Amino acid sequence: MPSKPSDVTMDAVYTKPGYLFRRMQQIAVSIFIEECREFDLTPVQYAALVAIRTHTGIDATRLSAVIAFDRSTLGSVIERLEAKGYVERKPSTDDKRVKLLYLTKAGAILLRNIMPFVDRAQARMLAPLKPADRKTLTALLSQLVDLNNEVSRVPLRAEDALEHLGKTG
Amino acid sequence: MPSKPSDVTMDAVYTKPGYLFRRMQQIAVSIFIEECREFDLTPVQYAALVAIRTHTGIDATRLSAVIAFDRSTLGSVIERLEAKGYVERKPSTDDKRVKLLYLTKAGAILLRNIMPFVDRAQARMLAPLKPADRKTLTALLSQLVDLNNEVSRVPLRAEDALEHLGKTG
DNA sequence: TATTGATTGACAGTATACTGTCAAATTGAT
DNA sequence: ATCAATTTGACAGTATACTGTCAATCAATA
Repeated sequence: MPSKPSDVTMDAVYTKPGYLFRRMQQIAVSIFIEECREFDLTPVQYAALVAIRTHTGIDATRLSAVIAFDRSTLGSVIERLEAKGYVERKPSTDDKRVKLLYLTKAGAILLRNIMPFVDRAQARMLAPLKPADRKTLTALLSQLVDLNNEVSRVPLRAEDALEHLGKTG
Repeated sequence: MPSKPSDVTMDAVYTKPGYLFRRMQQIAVSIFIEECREFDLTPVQYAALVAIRTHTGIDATRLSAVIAFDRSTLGSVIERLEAKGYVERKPSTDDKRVKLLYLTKAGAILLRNIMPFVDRAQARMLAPLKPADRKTLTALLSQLVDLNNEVSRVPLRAEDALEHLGKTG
């Protein structure tokens, strides 16, 4: 085996965090879909449902801040959840531009039922690591995501969600 | 501040690895695009270019295995790289189904020029962490991606790329 | 009150990322 | 040599994810 000049290896990709993040995201989604197959729900749809349950009567813009999810895409996600009967969109009386989001009974039931499957999926993602390493990785990732929050187009603004509580639907 | 029942928090999302992976991928892409703005190249396009340089004359299927990238999507990625003049697709004489991939001169130059910007992007992703933590995170992620390799639809098969060397273009 | 500026949801456009299908071509077994 | 199974690239369809634009609406202010 001849030795290779640096030009001929893939190190410029494989060892880099960007590649590892993309790969891990790919794997995480794959595991989620597999474990939750019978529910036909994507990770993002799941996150949206949890957020709508947590913040009943939230509007789409605030929801996008709460799950750090692009507003342009969120519309179609909500559409799909509405089509499946898990979410209702009601116009606000306060602000005619706004449509407020509510979980339907079916949505609430689905969320309760899917929880254990989601938990199993989350566990599987980290399963290959030793328990101590799982904690370390999760802690470091949490830090990193938090410290890099402002970088992405849609920074997480968890506190935004509380505002809607002061207003009438 | 009243205490909340577990139903009313977002813990079912925020603290979970799946959410952290998605968020981190989002941030990583954002940083990459920003740092490499003047080159108009996406992370995946970059990875494809590096792989084609590393494995001159590789075909699309093997390329997808080398960067763990879905074959269905790879077609359009290559199309865009071809349109930009960074890649050439030549039919194989051995196998009439196959189209072999080559970096153009412009592609090689681009790759050389973009390298420092990619490095800066990669560094920025981990910058908020202490140096020791960066190493720890990268090491754990590498392990996890490797150990979960088979889970995703397109497992990384770095060794696949070597096969084309034994054949004539 | 009239106007300016900001917000909201919708949309068009591009780029991943996956599932599944298909025809053409190749390979392997008989 | 022929037929079956596989491989390859292409495509259709769905679902994120981003940039940018737009009209309707609302809020702030002159």
